[in-house]
This record gives sequence, C-alpha cells and structure tokens, in this order.
Amino acid sequence: MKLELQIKMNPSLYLRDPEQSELGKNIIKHSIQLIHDNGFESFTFKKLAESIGTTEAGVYRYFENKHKLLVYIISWYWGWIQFQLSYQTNNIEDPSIKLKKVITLLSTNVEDDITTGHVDEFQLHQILIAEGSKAYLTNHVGKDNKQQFFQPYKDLCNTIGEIILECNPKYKYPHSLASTIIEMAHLQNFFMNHLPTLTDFSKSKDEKEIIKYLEELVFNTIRI
Amino acid sequence: MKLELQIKMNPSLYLRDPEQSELGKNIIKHSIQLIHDNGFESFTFKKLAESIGTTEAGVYRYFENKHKLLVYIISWYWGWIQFQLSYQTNNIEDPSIKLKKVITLLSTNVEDDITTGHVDEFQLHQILIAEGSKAYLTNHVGKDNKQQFFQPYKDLCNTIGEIILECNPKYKYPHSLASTIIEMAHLQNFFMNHLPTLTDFSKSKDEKEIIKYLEELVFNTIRI
DNA sequence: TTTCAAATAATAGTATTACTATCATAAATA
DNA sequence: TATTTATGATAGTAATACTATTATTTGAAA
Repeated sequence: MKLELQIKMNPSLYLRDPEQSELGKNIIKHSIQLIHDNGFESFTFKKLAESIGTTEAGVYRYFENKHKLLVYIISWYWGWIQFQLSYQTNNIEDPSIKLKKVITLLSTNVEDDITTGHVDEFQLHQILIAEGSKAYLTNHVGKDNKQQFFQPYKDLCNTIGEIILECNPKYKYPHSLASTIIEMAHLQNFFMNHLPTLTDFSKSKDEKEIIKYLEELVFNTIRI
Repeated sequence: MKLELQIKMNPSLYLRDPEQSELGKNIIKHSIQLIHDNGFESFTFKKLAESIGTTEAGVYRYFENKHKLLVYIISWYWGWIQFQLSYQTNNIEDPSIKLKKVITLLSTNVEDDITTGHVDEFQLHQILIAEGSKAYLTNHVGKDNKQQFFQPYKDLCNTIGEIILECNPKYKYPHSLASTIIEMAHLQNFFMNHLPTLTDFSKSKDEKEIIKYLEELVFNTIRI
C-alpha cells in the first residue's frame, strides 16, 4: 500500500478540487514551480496554462483568480507543517524540546516530501518566505478571513501557542509569540539572503544561526 | 521663520523630484491618500491622476512606475522615523530608555506632523503596516538593493542595533533584533486589527499591549 | 452499448492596467 | 523677446485578468 498524505482544503478556495484530476494536480505543481522561479507578481494564468499545456480558461475552471490559488498553496503548506509538527513532536514530553522542534521546523529548508507527489515542499518553503505575507496583506483580508482562508495558519499558531503555555503557563502572549516565531523564521531567512545587513547572519548565511537567534529570543522571553 | 523638515531622498527613485513642484507634492499627497484608502494593489497611476486632476502621463514624468513610488514614500517614512528617533532620544543617556522609545515610536500610530505639509504621517504609518514589506518582497529585490533603495531602512536598523549594543555590548544579534522589532511592531498591529487570533491583543486592540509584548521580548533576550 | 453528463480544449472577446509617444500650450528664465 | 521647461491633452500598444461560446473527448449510468 502506498501512503499518500492528503490535506483537507477549504472548498471556498477553489471552483473545482485540484486534487481530483490530473489537470488540477498539474495546476498546483506548475504554479509552485512558476511562483518559486519568477515570483507571484509576474505569475499569470496564461503563463501557467502554457507551462502545463492547457488553456487559460482551463485554469479558470479550477481557480477564480491567482490570489485564491496562492492562498490555496499556502494553506496547503501550513496544513503540511501542522502534520509534520504533530508527527515530529509525537511522544515527546518536554515542551521546551517540542518548542525547539517548532523553531527548527519553521526555519529549515525542508527536503521534498515524496509522499506528496505533485507538491515540492522545498519550493513551497521558499514561496512562503518570499510571498507568504501577500496572502493576508490585501485590502480584502477581512472578507477572506470570514471565509476561513487563514484557518490553517491560525490552527498552527494555536498549536504553537499551546506548546508555549506548556513551557510557561503564565506567559501572557502565547499567540503573538507564536506568530512572531513563524513570521521571523521566514523573514530573517529572506533578509539573510537578500538584505543581509538587516541580520547578523550575512557571513554564514546559515539557517542554524536563525534557529539559535530565535531560540534565544523565545526561551528568554518565556524565561526557561 | 517657518521650519520645514526636508528628507533627502535617493534620486534613483524618481524621474523628477516631487518635492520641487506643486504637482510633485500633489502626487505624494494623493498617493498616500489612495494607497491608505484602497491598498497598493488597487492603486493605479490613472486613479492617482484623476484624483489630482492631472493626466497619467503627468504622473509618469515623476515616477517610472508605482513600485518606485511606493518605495519612495516608504523611504520617506523611514527617514522621518530616523529623525524622530534622534530627536526623541537626544540627551537621553540610559540606552534602555532609548530602546523603549524606539519600541514606542515604531508601535504608536503617530499624529500628523504639521511641519511636513503634503505628507500625512498617520496615514503613512498605516501604509507601512499593510504595505511596507511589499517594498522588498519582489523578485527584483537584489537590483533595488544595489540601487540603495532600502538604505533608510538599513540606516534605521543600524541605529537601533547600536542602541541594543549600548544596552548589552555582548548581545550577538543586534541587527536581527532590530529588524524583528521594526517588523513586529507593524505586523502585530496588522494582526491585532485583521487577524486577531494571531495575537493576544484582540480584546483591547490597544497599541500599548504591543509595546508591552515587544518590551518583554526585547529586554529579556538582551537580559536587562 | 448506447447515451448523456461532465470535463476539457479551442477560440474569441472585453475592460483595465501599465505603460510610451506626440504635440500643443503655458509659465518661467535668460 | 526668445527659448527652455513643465504641463496638458490625446492617442496608442502590449499585457493582464478575466468571461463567454462552442466543439470535442471521456467516463459512468442506463
């Protein structure tokens, strides 16, 4: 039996479920490739269609617009991270070890997970770093939020918040600290590679430095 | 004598200096208004021209494209913050008080500064929160960086980094902590107002809570 | 096996965006 | 007064972000 990880997606994100057809899977696969290679700004459904070998109209049958497609793949990523997190922290008792796993998981450029055929997690992680915040930094964030587009992100944030509270039940800002960890794991990586003077990792350009920085930040503020 | 604050801008950002003409100042003023009201995505030079009462071509004589215009007003904001910072921390000896001023300055929705006629700092602060990261989250960040587009941001980051080192000369991540403070002051504000479950400030929706959170985070990690 | 619905392909078309180009006119300056 | 310079008015183009229509293929139910 071949194990395949299926992540449940919010149906409001798509018109037709991309997991249910070859074309759909190709849309996801090539979107990730194109957004990774050229950025979300220059990504268009026309280029996507050409890259797949279908037509623009074909893509529009699956996704209303490119923003929903971006939110889709980002949601998928958070769902996958959520799964990785519960998998990696399973049977671990010590909450501070769990929290370290969280920081490492978010900061590390993962390898491609072969149990998810059409998704390249490495590229997806890069997309999250460079484009992740564009999912919510829009003037329709309120509408999107009402449709639960950001639920996977919120769920992850809650999970991490709970681990923080296990470390220190009296800590007052578990959610803010969780969102800070998530965002900074990505942003410090972006800065390290593109605007190095905004960080202290420009020499090594090593993710491990980011992990050390975040660990110090987090464990000192919750006072372990 | 009327005091007017002039912030020196990188000439590569514009084709014609907007400070030097009424039309130019109107471009800045109405850009801020429009981006504040409807977001950067829906902002176009056509709308801007209509709002001013000039033509699209008129705007293009000042700015090559809307991205450079965004970077321009964002750079202006960082220059203004830099000035506020040196003004507010002037004559203060205690570096930890200075650092608190930094956190407060970045987290607080400023009032409009009347010494800068055509710029509304309140709206500009809101723009920074919602659109600030779009200045550098592009596929041409490297090119832009080579042209020094992000110098004001870097300068501010260095200034804050130096204050951090004054607090604790042995702290290893002054730049990363500085960029974390800047980005989180904005992002936690955005989350508080639009995705409140990602923070712990949803009840009060009070900037002062963000300040407390950041102060705890910062002073615990540099161990004061 | 037929048939009938669903998915896809092919093509066309529209409004808007992001520009560039041209030419006339008004204002500032030499 | 001549002339540079900024602005205004208008036009045009390629690309983007869609919508619509029709034909063809495929696959499942009758």
